[in-house]
Amino acid sequence: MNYWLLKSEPEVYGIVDLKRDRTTIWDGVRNYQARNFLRSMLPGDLAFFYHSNTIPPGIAGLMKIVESNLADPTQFDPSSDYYDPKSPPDAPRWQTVRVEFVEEWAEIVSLDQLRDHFPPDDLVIVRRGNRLSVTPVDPSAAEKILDLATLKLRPSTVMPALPDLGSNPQDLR
DNA sequence: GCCAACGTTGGC
DNA sequence: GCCAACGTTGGC
Repeated sequence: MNYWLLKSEPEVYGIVDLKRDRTTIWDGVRNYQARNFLRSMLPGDLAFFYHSNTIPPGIAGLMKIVESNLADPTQFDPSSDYYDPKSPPDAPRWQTVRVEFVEEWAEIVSLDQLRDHFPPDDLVIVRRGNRLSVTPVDPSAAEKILDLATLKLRPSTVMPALPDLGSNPQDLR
């Protein structure tokens, strides 16, 4: 089982939309490196749903790959933004996967937070200049991200008890 | 809106 | 195959 990270702009299609739809085809990827990662996905793999071009950018939840090696239907649709007239119908150029909603996190695990926990070598998304919309996440990094999400889901279990500083805010100085 | 960091295109 | 020009992505 492998872990991945898939980017989308929530204004276009976000975790809320996937939650509503339960499942969707991850269409529109038109970058060969990203496509090659899509081609290597297998049913059962897990993918982090990353929200880009929003404040704050970060991971919003988790999804599962349920079908792989699908021809992206938008490449043959002349009315689609992703129409590719050069893609031969008998040898489609663009493959993708069907994903299924797993969970929406109570809070985004932000890009800032990811930078705090991972050096650039350990997580592609925090690398400077990274634009790939589909990237692999190695298992140890994935486990750590899931831990961060779990902390966010259950803050009461990890928040240390605060010392009683009194009710007057001026006492805090 | 800016702009760095790409990826793609096409003339040569 | 080179590379300048152009287009896109996405954080800030």
